[in-house]
Formats: sequence, structure tokens, C-alpha cells
Amino acid sequence: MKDLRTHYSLDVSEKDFGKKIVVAGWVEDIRNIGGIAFIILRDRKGTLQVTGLKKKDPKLFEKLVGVSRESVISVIGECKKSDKARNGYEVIPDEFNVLSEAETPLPLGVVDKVESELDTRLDNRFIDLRKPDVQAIFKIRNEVISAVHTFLINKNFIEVHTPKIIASSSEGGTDVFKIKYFEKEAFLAQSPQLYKQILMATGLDRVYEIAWYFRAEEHNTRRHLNESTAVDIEMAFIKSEEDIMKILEGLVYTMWKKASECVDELNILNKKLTIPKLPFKRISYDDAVKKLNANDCKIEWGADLGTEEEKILGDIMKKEGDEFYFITNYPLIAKPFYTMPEGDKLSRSFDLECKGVELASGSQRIHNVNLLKKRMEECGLNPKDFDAYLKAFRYGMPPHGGFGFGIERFVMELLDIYNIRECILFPRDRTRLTP
RNA sequence: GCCCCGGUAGUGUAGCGGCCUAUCAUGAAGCCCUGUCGAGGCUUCGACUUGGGUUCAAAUCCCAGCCGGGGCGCCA
Repeated sequence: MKDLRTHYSLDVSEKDFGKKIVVAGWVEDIRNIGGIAFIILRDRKGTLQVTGLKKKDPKLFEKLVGVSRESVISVIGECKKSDKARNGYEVIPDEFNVLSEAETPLPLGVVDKVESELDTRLDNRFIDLRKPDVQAIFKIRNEVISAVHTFLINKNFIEVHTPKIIASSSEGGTDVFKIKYFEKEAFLAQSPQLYKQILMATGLDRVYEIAWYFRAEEHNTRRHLNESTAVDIEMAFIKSEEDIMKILEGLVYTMWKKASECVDELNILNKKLTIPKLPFKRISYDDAVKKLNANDCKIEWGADLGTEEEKILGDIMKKEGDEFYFITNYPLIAKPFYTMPEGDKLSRSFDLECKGVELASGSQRIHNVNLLKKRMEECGLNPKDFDAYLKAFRYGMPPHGGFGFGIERFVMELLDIYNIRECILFPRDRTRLTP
């Protein structure tokens, strides 16, 4: 049995001219001129042209032009130099096989001259993903995640995987999905927060996870998902939250830089990336509020920044030359119970903002079990529900902190994508459960 | 949780009480064409979210359902 493919479209070079090659992929388009026909074949790397001549082999020609668009075929033929064809060569078929015939009409055109709605595209995601610009997003996503692994492993982090089926709602706050766990009730983890903290009591010191977040909030917006991914880290023996911010800004810088090296994909998307400068500006919550008030945006001290305020602050910071910045020392009241207080009212926390959108949020955590219990109670939680978590703080827990960093939000900002659903292969939102 | 908005061929749209036997593009099917690359030309096919109501007359107005989009809150 012969190979179904010896060459990808873009891997053919001059030394192949005049030789027999085998190419395979999807029939993107057929232009039948009468006595000659051009089949545009698409594979993972690009497209190539198969040129059929009626005179040469009428039967093969009929079969070739009769195949439906987006069918999968494999073609054996001569690779012939041609200045008229797009890659400088064309394949003159001797033989071809339809590996899979596509039904017609297509539910979504790959190269049609009409746009499709996102909903239609997501309903037919496997076809949508045949488009090079859609694929480019996920190729870049792959690169930045690979940069995460390299960067964090170099900083002595180890990758961990914490459970996603959990017994109690992890942090209060957001809604969680309830599931049946045999005779018990369980929940899908909204974040790995409590588990990565427990791991700080083990001596592993630095852990990270590419984590799934499940959130049962019924929002329907272009920047929310009910199932999303994040880079979550936790590190022990820190002096302060500044140690964590250093890791985070280095990580973001590295991811951005790695993305900027995806030249082919960025060209397809028609995007240019400017690598951010380190260090990112640190601005305290107090100063952020002052800045906002000075710009006719009235905000009460203590309130979390709303979408509107975040945007305005983003504009102010951009004017001052900072696209990326940390907002530090939030009011304690706006942060979860495990956040380390700073004085009475503030916290040792930070949010990383990019152009007015929150990319990541983190803090130094409380490592004293009594303070932790006190904070739980102040937040309206019952420490008894957190026994398994609290136990880890009773037998030697070093000072520690970490952050969670949404991957889809990052990709969205990185590539300037309007709807977050485009940043994940198969989005789960308020209404979408398939595909 | 609160508040807006929308559903017309496979896809994307026009129409917003009678001119609708519903527009245009794209697509599909077929015919012509030996250098296409957004190929071209000709022919054909294909749709008003569902159920009630108003009206002489409903794609169009009203009500309800179903499906979807978005904003806010909250968050990543």
C-alpha cells in the first residue's frame, strides 16, 4: 500500500519537480474551465493546485471535477514546475482516491464569499476550524501555553493536577455546578485555589496547573465562559506579593514574546504584536481611585472597580504609556477570605490589567490558621465546611501566595478578539452544551 | 439575578400591513468554455421560529412559547 501523502503543500521544493508525489487533503475549490480544471487542495500547511487535463485522461478528469467541495482526497501525480500556479508548482494527477466524500450543501462554507455568524460557526466548529485564520488562534494558543511550561519549569515550578470534582464549594462567591457523586453531592471546581494552597504545606514549594474552571454563573456576554482554562500558580516562602507579581509579569512577557514569534499565524490574522516592557507599573487601589476621581469618574472607596471604571482607568493608564499594570492593595472587603490583610482595611493583593481588562488576579495568602478562620467567618463562611483545607494549615504551612490567570482572556487581549468564544475550541456558555 | 435586542433558502441578507408567486449575494444541481487563482456566461433549485390573536388582508401589528445575541452585576 502506498502512502496517502508524501508531501505537504508547502513542503514541496524544486528538487521534487518532475517527480511523482502524493498529496492529500480537503478539496477547497474546483474551477472547471472545460478542457482543464484546477482543484485547490488544502492540507495542514496550506494549499496546492492539482491540474486535471481532459485530453490526457477523460475518465480521471470527470471523476476529479465531480468530487464535492471539502471531500478528502489523496492524489498521486507528477509535481510539475509552473509559474502560473500559486506555489510555483502544480500536481498533474495520474491517480486519485476519494477518501471521504463530503455531503452537500455544506452547513458552513470554508472559502465562501459570505460571512457566517459565530453561532453557525460554533455549531459547525470542525468546519470552522478548517479556516486558516481560525486555526491560527489555536496554533498561537498552543505556543503561548508551551511558553508557560518552559518559563515556569525554569523557575522551579512543577506542574500538578488537582481534582475537579470536589466536596464543597471552594471559595464561596461564584456559583458552582452541582453534580451527583454516587450517593453524595459534589461540585465542579470553580478554581484549584484551595488545593494549590494545600500543596504549599507539602514542601513542593512552587506548583502550577493549567486548570479548568467551572462556573455556573448565568451571564451571557462576550467575555464570559462557563468552562474556561487558566494558568494557576502558588509559591511558598515568599517575602510578599511582590515576589508573585515578578513571576506573573515575567510569565506574561514571555507568553507575549512567544506569540510575537508566530509570524505566519500573525500574518494570517493580520496582527502585529508589540512586546510589553518590564517591569509593569504598580498602582495602588488608592491611587487608582484618586486617578478616577480626578477624571470625573466618581467611585466610592471600597467598591470593586466595575467594567466601566476598569475601562476608564485603562484609558488613563494607556495615555501615560502603560498598557499593562498591576492594581495593588485592594480593600480587603473586595477580596476572598484567603487573602492576606494589610492593616485593617487593605489586602496584599493585585490584579493584572491589560488595556482595562483584568487578566489575572492574585495575592499573598493567609498562612495562619486562626486568622484564616476569623476571615472565613467575617466573609460569612463556616470554617467547619473547610476542615480538609484548614487541616493543611495546622501542621506547618509556610508563607505563600499565587495567582490565577485566564487563558482565554489572555488570548482575547493578545489577538484583539472580540468574543471570548473564539478563543476556546468548544465553548460552554449559558446555552451551549454541544458540540 | 436585573435590563435590552433579535429569529426570512445550506450560508449571509433585503423587505417591516396589500406592490411578496419574498430581494440580492453566496451555495447546490446542470450546460458551455484548455490556464483558473473572488474565474466567467447561461438555466434551475431553495426560506418567512412555533402557537394563538387583531385585520377584508400578516414575513410585517399584538400576546405567549421556543431558540439565540448583548449589556450590567459578578468574575478570568
